[in-house]
Amino acid sequence: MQATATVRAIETGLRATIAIRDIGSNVSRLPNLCSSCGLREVCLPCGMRSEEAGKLDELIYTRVRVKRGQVLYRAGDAFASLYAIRSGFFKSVSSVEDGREQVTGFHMPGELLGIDALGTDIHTRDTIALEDSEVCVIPYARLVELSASVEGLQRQFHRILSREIAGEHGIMMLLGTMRAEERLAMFLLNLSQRFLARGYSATEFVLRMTRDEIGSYLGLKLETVSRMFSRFQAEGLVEVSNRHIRILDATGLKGCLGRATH
Amino acid sequence: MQATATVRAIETGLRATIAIRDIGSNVSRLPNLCSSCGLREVCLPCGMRSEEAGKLDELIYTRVRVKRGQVLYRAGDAFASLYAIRSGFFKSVSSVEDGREQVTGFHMPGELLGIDALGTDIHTRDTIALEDSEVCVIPYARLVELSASVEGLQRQFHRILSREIAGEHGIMMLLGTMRAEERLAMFLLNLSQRFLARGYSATEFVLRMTRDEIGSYLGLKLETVSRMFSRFQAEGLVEVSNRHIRILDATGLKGCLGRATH
DNA sequence: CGGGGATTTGACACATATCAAGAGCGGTGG
DNA sequence: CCACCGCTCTTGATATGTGTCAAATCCCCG
Repeated sequence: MQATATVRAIETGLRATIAIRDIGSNVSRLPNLCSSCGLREVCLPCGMRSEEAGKLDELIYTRVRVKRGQVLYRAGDAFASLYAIRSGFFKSVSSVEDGREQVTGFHMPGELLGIDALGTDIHTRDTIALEDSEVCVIPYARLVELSASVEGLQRQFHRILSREIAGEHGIMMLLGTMRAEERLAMFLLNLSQRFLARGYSATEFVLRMTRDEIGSYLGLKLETVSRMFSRFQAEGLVEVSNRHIRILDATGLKGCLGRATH
Repeated sequence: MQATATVRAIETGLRATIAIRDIGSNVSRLPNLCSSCGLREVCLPCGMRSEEAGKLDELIYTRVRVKRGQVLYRAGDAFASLYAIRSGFFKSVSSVEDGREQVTGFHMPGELLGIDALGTDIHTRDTIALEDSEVCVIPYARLVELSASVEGLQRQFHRILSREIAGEHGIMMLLGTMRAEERLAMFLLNLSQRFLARGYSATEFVLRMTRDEIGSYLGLKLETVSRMFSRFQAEGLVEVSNRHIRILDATGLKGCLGRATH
């Protein structure tokens, strides 16, 4: 099982980390410090000078492993910390009283989880690991404290909140005005771009979620998602093999956007 | 013209304000100070002790009048300030490259405009007055400064950002999973509740936007919006007379939500 | 009083949902 | 290693909600 192997690797990494700390090696090379984290450029320290980023190291006390299918937090849980995704993949699920639910986000390394709770002190959605994952726990109170002294932190935090708003915005646009074909094209292009920003391939990746989850996110039924994948494949835009996606013609995909009825 | 009359009243009020300041009267009674603003409870000072709220008075230098149809800021404009709505009504419009646009928000007094730009320094949507309005200009740099010293301000600001996120969330839910009837019911109930929070009637109000704008916001065509209004009226849930809305049966409206196919 | 945009309503088209059946794949246990 | 089981995915046939097109009416505003 591939996922298990991943966890083992992380566990090994962690043990190594602890060992290094114990023997007093150069702290700046520890992988669980913000200042040396590979995700620096997409996560909280982004845009900060390295001395400032170093101060963030005080922020992260704990890392938590979350196995596939496990809930990181649930709607209604008390809010105390934000979580920065260190590795893995998550989905957020909102629901309304009548029981209907919708996937409202997919989250990848470097992204911040828990932002929805800032206002209310109560989480508003369930957030669940789609594969074995690891998150850095960021105590919110501490983040607020540090914001006062670390130049650029508050700014970057606002940037992240705003990015969140902008992102949801794009989805509103998508849900409000786009046809099924366009929605799926946007979805793929968005994933592609986010993978690219994290140093992964932009043209070839594995979807961590089911067709049903994609459909829920895009406001479509899973059958429609499946049909659209088939159509894209028939048109030579992508190669789909189960959850393995290869983008063959990104330009063509972009061309789907804003195209009148097929 | 009613709108013009409103502006006149505001102009008069402003002149009065300036006069009072000039003669050194009790500053705390000036209507353009946060500490004495009638919207205190829904705007930035919400939840702050009055001494703290008083410090916000340093924040607002300027108020700007925006006439109906005028643009407060445009997508692409440089970002420098947030705007707190003092009176009036606004819509935000996002657009994608191909020219399609969607109304992504309606905004009423006490709400903050410009949040979308925090991350990028560039506004991402057009924000336009739906009636003659007035906004308090909040220089962002100053807000950041003050956040460091005024206890509770940063927290409240996060609360507002989060509320924004939560709101967009609800709309995603709406766009992603609801039928036309439910969308319009939610829309009306949401407006109703926001009016209530501001001291207006929850059951009787005037829509500031066209059917087309409502449709754009809800991901529906204007004809569909119109039909749903007619249906609600036929069912005795609301009384619709042009843009004048009277909610006759709020419980019935709520009952629309989560109801299976009509 | 006239004109133009907003709204309503009807007839029809179409995209997507729904229902249903079968195939593919991954994991499990013999 | 193979057979089986369950879940995910694909594909087809049909139903339906909403969009599209069109025309008439209404209302505000000049």
